[in-house]
Amino acid sequence: MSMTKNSEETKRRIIGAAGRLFGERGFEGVSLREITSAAEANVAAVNYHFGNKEQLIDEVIVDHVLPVIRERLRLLEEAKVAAGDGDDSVVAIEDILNAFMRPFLTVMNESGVSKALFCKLSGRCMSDRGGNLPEKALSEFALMVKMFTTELGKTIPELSPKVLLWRLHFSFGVMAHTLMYEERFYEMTKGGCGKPDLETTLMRMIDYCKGGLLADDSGELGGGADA
Amino acid sequence: MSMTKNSEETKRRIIGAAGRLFGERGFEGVSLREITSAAEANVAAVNYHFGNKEQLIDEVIVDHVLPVIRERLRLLEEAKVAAGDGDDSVVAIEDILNAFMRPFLTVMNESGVSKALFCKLSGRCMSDRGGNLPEKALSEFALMVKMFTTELGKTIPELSPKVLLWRLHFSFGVMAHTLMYEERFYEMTKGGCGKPDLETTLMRMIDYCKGGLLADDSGELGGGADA
DNA sequence: TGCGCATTCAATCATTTGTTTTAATCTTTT
DNA sequence: AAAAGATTAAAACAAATGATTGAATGCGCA
Repeated sequence: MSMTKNSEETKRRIIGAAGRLFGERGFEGVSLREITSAAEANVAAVNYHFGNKEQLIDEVIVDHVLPVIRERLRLLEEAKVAAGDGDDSVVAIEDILNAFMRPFLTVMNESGVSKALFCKLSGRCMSDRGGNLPEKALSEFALMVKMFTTELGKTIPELSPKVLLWRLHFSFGVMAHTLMYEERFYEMTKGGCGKPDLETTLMRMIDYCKGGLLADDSGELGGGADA
Repeated sequence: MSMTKNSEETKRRIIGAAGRLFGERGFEGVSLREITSAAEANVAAVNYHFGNKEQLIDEVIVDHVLPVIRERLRLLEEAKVAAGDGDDSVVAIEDILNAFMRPFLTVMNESGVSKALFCKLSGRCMSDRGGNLPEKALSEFALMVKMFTTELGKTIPELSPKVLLWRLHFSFGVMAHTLMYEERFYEMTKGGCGKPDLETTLMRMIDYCKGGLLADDSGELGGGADA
């Protein structure tokens, strides 16, 4: 239980290799032997350090998702401060979206996992596990959603909470899908989308999502069916 | 080779069961035995009718994706006709988006696969296979993209082709992500998003994507970095 | 009816999977 | 340095996987 220095390092080597491979081929598509082989560790190390594969997956997810969530909250707080500390101060929608989306870029660069793979891993986390995050990350995720909806609600007060929630959901989809199929999109359009540049992509996503969030709500006008 | 009536039926039974299970747990997560068991067929039937698992996956994907693509093109053509047959006639952006997104609903109801599962399957097709469609569906998919970008280009001429491509990509993300995590979203928001109703969801997606497609392009104004 | 073919079935194959065990090695502590 | 504990390593485990075989069954057609 006391964890030697070396122990912690192989643990991180395994998490690293696992993240890389999971991102490439999904959780079910990668065997423990591939992971430990890539991590230059023994097969039994997974069982020793994590218990079993499922728990390894959990740790990999948490390890990659938590920093993103926290960076999001940090940037949002930063934007709130910059917008003024009054209770009626409003953060610009671009800044909210930036806080929401940029962490995928910045945190990526810090982590050992390459940019593209990090994105794929996040996508995998959604698809392979039906969007279920490990308990450990779930509470922080829920908090983050609440913070962003609250802030967006202040910025776009004319939007009903329900629609706001949906549009945040949509924005999440824009980001997830875009990052996940970055290269695929480039190939499929035969380069017609331009050289993939994350900063430019981020700007385009923010433009788009801003338009989407601010769009007219045809449901609210035509006499909504639901109370 | 001549295919008795019964043969074709078990083939379809297998495709059906496979689609259901793949949608639930992914391509790698479902064994042939589970599939054939659910389809009330023999394990060897997969090899006999499809060759191997990979080819079964391909057929399942094609079987589920092609109808959607074709329905999209049909609706787009319908909208073009309704908008007038002149060369300078323009289809409303809502109609283009409707043609793009509605097929996921209508075709779903026809297919044996339930709504939710159909969505998941489409998502799986993207994630488990990195967005790679079988060759058979790829050409039709490319054609569809071209048709929609062309039509969108006429509707929003002020948008550069590159940005247009990106925003269509984003819209795809909105749809894919939304359909994929339909129930998950409902649970996670503790019902705060309202009872899931596909028609309402479709309307909300169209509203959002319309806003996104029509949004200001901050890149084009501030002196774009790329030619 | 009976022949020929397409289709199903049960049984088996070699691999691969996640996991466990037991011994060896390294680290820390006394 | 020696004992104790933590970490690695090699080997083996049962179970499950995709694939294949050869016999049985069903079907259409002469």
